[in-house]
Amino acid sequence: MDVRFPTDPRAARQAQEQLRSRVCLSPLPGWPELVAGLDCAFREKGRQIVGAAVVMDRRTRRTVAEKTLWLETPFPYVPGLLSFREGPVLYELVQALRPQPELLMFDGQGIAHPARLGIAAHLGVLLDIPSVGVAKSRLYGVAEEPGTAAGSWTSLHGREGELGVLLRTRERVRAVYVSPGHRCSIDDARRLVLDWSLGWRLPHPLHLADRLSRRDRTASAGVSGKMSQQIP
DNA sequence: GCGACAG
DNA sequence: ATCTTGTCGC
Ligand SMILES: [Mg+2]
Repeated sequence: MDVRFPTDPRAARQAQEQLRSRVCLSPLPGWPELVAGLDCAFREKGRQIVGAAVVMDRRTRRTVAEKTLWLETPFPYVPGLLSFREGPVLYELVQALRPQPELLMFDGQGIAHPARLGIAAHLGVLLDIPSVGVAKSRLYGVAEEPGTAAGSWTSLHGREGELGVLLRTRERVRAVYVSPGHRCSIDDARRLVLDWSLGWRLPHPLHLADRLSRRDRTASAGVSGKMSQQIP
């Protein structure tokens, strides 16, 4: 399939308007057995980007696949257009993943976005895989501060309605912004993230993808386009 | 016009 | 995101 990511802000915003109608918030088809965490890191003053994917099994809680991919950074960081910067490398990465995950977790917003198309919603639609966005800070929408207990949450909403939740994944950590990406409801997104929150502020697959991307940034003498994979 | 502003 | 050591608090 010929998926194109615009290289300029103008075209990017037009693409968002074109894609937003394809986002679906139906409940998850089933509780996902294989969940992937996706994140990125940079080097060379941001000129190169590395995407990292960690696939985990819900039953064993073990990592079943890891993969990284380097590319030339295609887009600058512009609030609201993050998916055009980190999306291209993560899109390629997910397509090359084996086994294919049943759900994708992104380090960023899902529909809690001015165009309802944060990176989780955008990539979820392009790949047609259920997805969830988990952001460490707010981009769009408002929410009250949740209680201090792990699992406490409050509703995140915009003028158009409910967008997600502000969730306290653990005690004594700052709450995270959870919103569905594609083919997932707000309730399922919250339950999914909490179910994978054990030990860290971010759900395990995302925590590991974050570590993997930064590790590769230093360790790899990676040439752009190089892909690596290990199966622990 | 003035702030806000995922990573 | 990245630049970067020690330091404050438990
Ligand atoms: Mg990140």
